[in-house]
Amino acid sequence: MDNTRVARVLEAIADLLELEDVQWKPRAYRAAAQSIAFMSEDINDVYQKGLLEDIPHVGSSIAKKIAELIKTGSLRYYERLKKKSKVNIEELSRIEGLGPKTIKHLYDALHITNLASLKKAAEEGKIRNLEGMGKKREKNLLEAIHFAQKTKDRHVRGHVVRDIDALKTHITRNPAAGLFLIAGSYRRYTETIGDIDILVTSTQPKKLITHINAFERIERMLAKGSTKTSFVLKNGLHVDVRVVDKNSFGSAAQYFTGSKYHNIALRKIAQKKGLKLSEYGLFRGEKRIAGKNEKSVYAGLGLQYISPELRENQGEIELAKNKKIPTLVAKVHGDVQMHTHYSDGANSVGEMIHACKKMGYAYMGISDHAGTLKIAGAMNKQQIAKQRKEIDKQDFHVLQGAEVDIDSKGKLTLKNDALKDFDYVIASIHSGFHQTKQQLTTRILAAMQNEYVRIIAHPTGRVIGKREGYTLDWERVFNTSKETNTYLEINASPERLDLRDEHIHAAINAGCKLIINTDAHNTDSLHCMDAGIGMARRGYAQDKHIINTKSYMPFLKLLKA
DNA sequence: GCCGTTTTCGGCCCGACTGTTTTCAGTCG
Ligand SMILES: Nc1nc2c(ncn2[C@H]2C[C@H](O)[C@@H](COP(=O)(O)OP(=O)(O)OP(=O)(O)O)O2)c(=O)[nH]1
Ligand SMILES: [Mg+2]
Ligand SMILES: [Mg+2]
Ligand SMILES: [Zn+2]
Repeated sequence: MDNTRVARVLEAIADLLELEDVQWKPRAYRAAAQSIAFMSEDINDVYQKGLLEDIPHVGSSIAKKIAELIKTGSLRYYERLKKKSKVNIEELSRIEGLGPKTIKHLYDALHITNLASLKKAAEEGKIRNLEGMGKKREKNLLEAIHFAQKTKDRHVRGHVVRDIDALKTHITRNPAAGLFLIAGSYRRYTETIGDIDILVTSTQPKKLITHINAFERIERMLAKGSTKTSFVLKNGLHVDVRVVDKNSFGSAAQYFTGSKYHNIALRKIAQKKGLKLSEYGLFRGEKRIAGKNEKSVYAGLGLQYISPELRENQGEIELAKNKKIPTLVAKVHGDVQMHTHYSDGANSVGEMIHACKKMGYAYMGISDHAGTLKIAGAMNKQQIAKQRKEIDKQDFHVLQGAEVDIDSKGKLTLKNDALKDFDYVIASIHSGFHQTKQQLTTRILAAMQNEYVRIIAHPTGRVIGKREGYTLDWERVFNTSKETNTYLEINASPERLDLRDEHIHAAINAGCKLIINTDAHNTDSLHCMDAGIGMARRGYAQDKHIINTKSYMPFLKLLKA
């Protein structure tokens, strides 16, 4: 019973109660579910320690239910509710514009319980006759059912860069467009995003929105008004655009960046101070006392500024009250995991060096695959020597590293007498993901014990949306990392982002130092460093925790330590 | 159902857009 499963049950209870028209309880269950889904502690540990009621929005009643769920694997209260209702709420509420009230109405009037029966009723024209419904409503439902089947729910953050560029170019081309900001979860650097949220300022919002809605990649409109417009692009990506006056830019940015629960928490603070916070500003009565920029909004609430990456209502507001938010890592001076023609990279050594110089780095490291034939294009002895010569004649701090596979027994696939010729060795797991936590941990520890291994790449092996990362015995991993001065990597490539935020947070709390690398297989991918830094910031990492924030000599000293 | 140095009872974020209404409920961000 992990956090996700507990949260799902609480969410499902909220859905069922909502359908029964129960007041307020659904909100309570949802808030508790939210806390549990996002907290970094394991719910089982919290239960063992008897601290369930310390979780925000978990009181005695919900705590009892969680305890039962953990102890017995099921929950009688939930089963009872489920038995009473025949409606597949999860399926139906995925339909755009279909919420609890309508679902209940449809069930009461037409016994609609799932997508199939909804579709049938709509096609037979039965829905238009219901009270409060009409022809348009029925048509919209049919359309929403049609599109629900083909739209993806979330996108890997790094995969929408081109769409964002195109949207920005289109929107800012219009003279009515002022300040432009990508807000929402994208700005918070979450690994996946549900949609793209864009904030633009304008003195002529209607004119600007007309222009925005003429974007050629739009497939269909979802809503349009005088302050916002929403649509779906031909590739299935949802876009929400909000237009406000520039005097509200800060408060609108705060609102539209979220997260939702962070917003609600801030608005409660405002209430307590006798103020009101909305996207239009922070108000005392009719008077706007902040809103032009985000800093003024936080200051007006008596809070230290909170970076977007931390705005998840996971303790950051409490820290900000006490001015305890640290200065987060913002920039690195080098990148030492990347691949070239020597293994499976798409660019030459020279091209990668040129690109790293353009990134503004002071140093870099090339880490082509070496040591095993299992990974495509691993270098042999001659190639390693040839690459060394090529690297050594450069007028730039270029290190020669290697990425070496850890085999299923924990042995490196290259011998020490070959490893010793590299400036540093990166070890990583590319197979045997299904071993036990113990076995996987042992493999990682064994690699860290090797004197030439300086970095463990993508430590959990996850591939976002495709493969869950494996779990490790983190305490032992962190301890060995410290003992051997082996750095755990924050791999910045879009599908990995591994270590992820909660592991980063745990690692730095344990006293580990980390390194952010892109694992670029071409020059373009070097730019995903930004996302790696974003993930590090989500994990509260500061400069002192990230070794490649150092200039060359101190970095080298740490790498060789 | 949860929560609280102005409350242990009575609140629970605040606003835009849509479709169906002749004044607003539902859904969404
Ligand atoms: N105050 C308030 N703000 C909300 C609410 N729902 C959404 N927002 C704000 C905060 C969100 O970050 C922002 C954009 O909404 P989205 O639904 O796109 O969520 P977000 O981008 O955070 O996550 P996503 O990856 O899109 O699922 O709008 C709400 O119920 N109340
Ligand atoms: Mg969003
Ligand atoms: Mg959105
Ligand atoms: Zn590779």
